Amino acid sequence: MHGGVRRMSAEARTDPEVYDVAAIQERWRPVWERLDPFRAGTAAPGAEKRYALTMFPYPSGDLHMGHAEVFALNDVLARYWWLRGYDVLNPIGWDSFGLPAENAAIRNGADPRAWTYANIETQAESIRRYGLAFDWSRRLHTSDPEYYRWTQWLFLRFYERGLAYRKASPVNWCPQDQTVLANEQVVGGHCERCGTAVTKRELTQWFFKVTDYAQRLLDDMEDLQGAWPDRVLTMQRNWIGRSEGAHVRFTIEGREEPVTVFTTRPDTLFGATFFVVAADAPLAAELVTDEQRAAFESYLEEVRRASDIERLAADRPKTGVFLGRYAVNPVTGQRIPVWAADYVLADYGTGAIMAVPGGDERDHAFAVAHGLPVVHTVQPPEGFPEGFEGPYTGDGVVIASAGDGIDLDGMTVPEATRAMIDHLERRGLGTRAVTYRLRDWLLSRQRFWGAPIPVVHCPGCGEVPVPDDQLPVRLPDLVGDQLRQEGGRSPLANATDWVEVPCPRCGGDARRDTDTMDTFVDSSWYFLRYCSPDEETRPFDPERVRPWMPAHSYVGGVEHAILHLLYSRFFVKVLHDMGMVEVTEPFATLLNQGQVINQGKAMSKSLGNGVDLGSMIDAYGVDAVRLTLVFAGPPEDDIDWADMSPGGSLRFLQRAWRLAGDVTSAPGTDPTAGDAELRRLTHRTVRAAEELIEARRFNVVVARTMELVNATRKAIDAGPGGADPAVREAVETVAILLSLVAPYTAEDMWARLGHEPTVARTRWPEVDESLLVQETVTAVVQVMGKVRARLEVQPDVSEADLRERALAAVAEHVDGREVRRVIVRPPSLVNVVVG
RNA sequence: GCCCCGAUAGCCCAACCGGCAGAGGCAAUCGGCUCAAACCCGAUCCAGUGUGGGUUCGAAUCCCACUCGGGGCACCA
Repeated sequence: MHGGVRRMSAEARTDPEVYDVAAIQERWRPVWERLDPFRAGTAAPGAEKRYALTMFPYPSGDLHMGHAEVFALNDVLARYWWLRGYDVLNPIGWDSFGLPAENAAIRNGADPRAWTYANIETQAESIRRYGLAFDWSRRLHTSDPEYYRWTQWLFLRFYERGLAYRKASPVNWCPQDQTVLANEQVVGGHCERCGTAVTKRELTQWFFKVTDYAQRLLDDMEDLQGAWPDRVLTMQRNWIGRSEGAHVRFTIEGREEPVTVFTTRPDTLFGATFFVVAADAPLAAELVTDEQRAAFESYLEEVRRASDIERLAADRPKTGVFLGRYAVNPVTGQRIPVWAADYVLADYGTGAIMAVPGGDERDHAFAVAHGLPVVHTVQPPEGFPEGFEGPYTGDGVVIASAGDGIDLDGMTVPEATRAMIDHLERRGLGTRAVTYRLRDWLLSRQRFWGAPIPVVHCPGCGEVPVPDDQLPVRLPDLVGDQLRQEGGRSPLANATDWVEVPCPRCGGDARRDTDTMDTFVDSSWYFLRYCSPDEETRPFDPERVRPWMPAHSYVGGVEHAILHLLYSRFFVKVLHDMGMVEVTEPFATLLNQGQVINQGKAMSKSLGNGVDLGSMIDAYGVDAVRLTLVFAGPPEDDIDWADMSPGGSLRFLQRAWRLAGDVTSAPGTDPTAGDAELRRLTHRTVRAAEELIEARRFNVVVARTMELVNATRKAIDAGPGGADPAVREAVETVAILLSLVAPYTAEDMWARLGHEPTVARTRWPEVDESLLVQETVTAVVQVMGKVRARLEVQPDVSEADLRERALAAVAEHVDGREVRRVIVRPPSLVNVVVG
């Protein structure tokens, strides 16, 4: 009923005119495995290099539709590049550390390794069957000691440079996964992995100092403009969140040291009528007076109880408590009250703000709630509306802002901002400043199945890095219940024999760090390892990395817009600074493929709308599934499988395949004497395919190939048929175009056309430019924009000629009316404007 | 609330720099093949481009507003 691959009868199997998908797949897979045609470095000497990279899979069971799409899209590019004569690196590996393996091991009383490597083998087999142009010789798994040894090595280099450090701070904790999380892994207050509401814990954890690179991460995005999807760049910019403004020092009564605040609006300093400290910052507890201490502490308790989800609700009331103390506004000299509140964040800026209720929504809401004075320092261009009491955050003329040695009145906001900063700097009251929203990357995890952090804690020497020659720090063999955590301790803490080691420095009793690294550390450098996967003395060989990096194309899901992609950019910049890579960006172009959904919704077990890749391949064959995914629409759009027709794809492949059986001329026949019209289409199609592939418009390439198939069929059924040498040229072209998407069918056609395997490493057809110009063009003649006549003209027809012929052709439509204007666009269009 | 992207035939999608709205596919209908059916082959049908305005000789394409859909950001001072 679904038009699948029919069960082959005995006759059909021997009938050369029956397109037998299963037999074709069985025929060519072993041949390709023998030929191994996609090893990097096998192109002609001196060939230009192209790195086609896909986000490597996590081995969570078998391949699914999403994998199938990414791989199919990437394969179009990789195969196209091979055919164009490039030397292509198209590697495959596995991101094989991570939580699911460990959870499964706990459930089944097993070893996470067993689960992981069994799944990898399952996926590897599926990928091989799927006919992808991977270079298998570079295969890697991040959970192999040979790989994570170098992850640890890189950690130590970061540590030496002060880019990996440990600090105590309130961190995100996922109660479900029993581990801390990076900010990037908390989405709307929920764990990015499992969706559980995240809580805060005060813990000592390892961080990478990604904030040191905030500005460079921002600046280098200029080079990615146009080559990466805008939305990814926007998300990264938002995430980094650069703010320009000033640091301003406020004297606090009864405190020696002034307290610095960050503000983007130093021009509004005259309107700063109170001062707010984050309730959970140490400063709040320090500043509170004895009379207010009880009130403060009960407020703090309340704040601590509130979850992140509650805190994130933008419209919740502005709570806070007066600390009993006063600060001094540095320009007005006025005493202003110091409050503690939870709308000020402890870990952004300095954890304290100057509050300007006249110019800031949040400060205004707080002032209203607590009866604090509001002063406006900016006059809206239209004046204040009748009875206006709210905050005004827009541009306008500065008012009420004159004082000792400074007068901003009458200036615009940008002018006043500059003048105020100059003033503050002159008086030593503040400085120009830039702040980022980006926080350091929390990289330690209280989980087992990851790369152990290669540090030993010694009572005498403190933190001691494991010497390079003792790497890798191998994971101990824990299984089943041994992997359970207790009270937030890493499972590695249970492995006493493993934990207790002599200090590498003093030889005394010491303990290993029991946390493992975030798996995003593993994936931040795997694309470099691919370039020299057999390297035994370092993570990669810079000389072998150089020709491939940056990766020309990176295909993967948008879910990594600010996780993997930001971290990898950071890693490459650090490695650049270490002199290990020349590039400063890892991925020259990025393609985010859409999701494969079903019936308008993401596929999921609970909805029961999953589509199984394996059974689709069983029913329609590899090529039809690949073709369906590529043809479905623009790569970045979602594909609703319910709208797709793999049966239609299969039918097309069969039509194409049959063409090969109808060609009767010998290989190498000169096509120049053949059907000129068909030849023109063939060459036009090749040129179009070149342009469309460069623009990543693979769906249109397929449509154009279908057009060529249809035309070739017609040519065979008419005229000299399969003996026409132009037909051979057309069918060979179809086979080559098809090899990008449907490699089995294409290979079989190629063999039927009398060629040796593999079509994938033949040459891309040379376009005969002379065939691209049309002999005649249809010119459209419009009268007042309506088509009234068509003319067959030479492509190089002159303007005057065309005009004359057009006017003659539409004379009856002009019918005595005055011709006011004639627009002539040779050779295709004339528009006559009449009065 | 703010920002970005999108809307073309019953459905998925094309349309270069503003120039004939249709390249391709699905579905539908009819016909051929067949004892019959499926498969296959051939043909036909189908929209004036989300809505309203504007610019232009001419708008799916450019501009403005709106509607709907998708995405991002949202106490970051």
